[in-house]
Amino acid sequence: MTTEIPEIVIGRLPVYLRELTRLAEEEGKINTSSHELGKRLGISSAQIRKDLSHFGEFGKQGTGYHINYLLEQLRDILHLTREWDVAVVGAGFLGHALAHYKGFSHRGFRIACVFDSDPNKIGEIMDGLTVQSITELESTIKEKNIKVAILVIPASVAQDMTDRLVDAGVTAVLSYAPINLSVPDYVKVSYSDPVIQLQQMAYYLR
Amino acid sequence: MTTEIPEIVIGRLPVYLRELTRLAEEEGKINTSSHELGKRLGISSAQIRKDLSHFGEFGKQGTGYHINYLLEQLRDILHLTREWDVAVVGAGFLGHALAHYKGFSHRGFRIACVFDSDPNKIGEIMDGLTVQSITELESTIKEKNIKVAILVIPASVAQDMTDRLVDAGVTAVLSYAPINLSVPDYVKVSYSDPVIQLQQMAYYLR
DNA sequence: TTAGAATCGTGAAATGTTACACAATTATAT
DNA sequence: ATATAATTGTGTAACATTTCACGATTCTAA
Repeated sequence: MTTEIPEIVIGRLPVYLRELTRLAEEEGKINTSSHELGKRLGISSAQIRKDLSHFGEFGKQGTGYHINYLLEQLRDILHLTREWDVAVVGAGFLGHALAHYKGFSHRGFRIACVFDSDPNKIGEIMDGLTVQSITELESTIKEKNIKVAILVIPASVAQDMTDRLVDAGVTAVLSYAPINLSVPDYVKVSYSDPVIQLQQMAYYLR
Repeated sequence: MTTEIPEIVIGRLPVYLRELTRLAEEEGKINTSSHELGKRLGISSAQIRKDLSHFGEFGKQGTGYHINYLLEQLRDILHLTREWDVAVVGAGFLGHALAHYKGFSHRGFRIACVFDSDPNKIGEIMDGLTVQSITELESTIKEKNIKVAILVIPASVAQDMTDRLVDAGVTAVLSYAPINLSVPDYVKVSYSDPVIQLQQMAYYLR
């Protein structure tokens, strides 16, 4: 049970977390089963049980899972029992959208700072946050001990900024820049390029 | 060779396309190899060759690939030799960001219309486009024969809007709403929830 | 003209992931 | 008290994906 957990399994846990939260908060359910959860997510019940079995035994035969207990366990596994400060790099339209998004705080993250290199944007107030100069990137990230960054800048400067973030101590980067980033092994990068996703679907369009 | 191509293979083609475009446009290269491409993407050369072999033989032994020819072939495979009109549903911050994003047009897509239900937003000009009332969704999509939609609305209305889009003829949906969507088999959905991605990475944070 | 290096495409092996199916347990109803 | 239905966790089988490794081809340089 202390073997390396497959990344594909880790990738599904947040989805379970999100759906379980919905079951509890929106529908007031107390218990659920791997069948019910799987049906709602389009995933087989066996897969859900197998995924969870990597971490322990959270259910009860005949009864299923107590939602709040399972939620607690999943948050614990994913290190979401604390709130992670996040640095947003880039104050363009997408940076704005992220800074105003209300969905972070209840799910384990908090936008702690926003950086931009454009003098016209520096000092601008974005939903309670002041846009800082990119020159303050290293000092602020070190001072606040920030580990997570979101990159919303053009591809041309994305690798440079990533290097600076990593040097400053960031170990998780969510990048919206349309470019592959090089990072050391201990740093995780997750990509979000809407065009890549649309192009994948285009294959299936007639 | 006419067996079903694995979806995971299709998923990598746009990434190859993007990197090859960069090699050609940014670095002025004419030829490349599976090794070079793989190194830049963090993918094994064998995987790239195997992926491409599903569709034909595009390289030359000893020489590698002619970039422009391979680009052409990939665009053809992914149905990107034409431009697809896209409907954006939701004119919030994220809808704005997408409507202003310059990265669609050269990669096969064009934002053709934006919808919102808020009377204060309807009529607003967004980068040349006028925000339309959500009541015009069906008629506009049918009229323009739109097959692709981007969902940037709250989870609470996402399933409803998806149903309406699918009824109107949309068969590819890129959803930013933090909820799992139900669609018929012939419809593709791709998800983008920044929090899900951050939560996945949080597992690896100490 | 020949040797050597680079590279592709691909069958087979290795590895990884998902689905099946069942013993064990729990709850419910009679 | 017992039968029935629901459900978990898991070993094993089935299936999917990746990697290996090699014959064939091409280019370059001596």
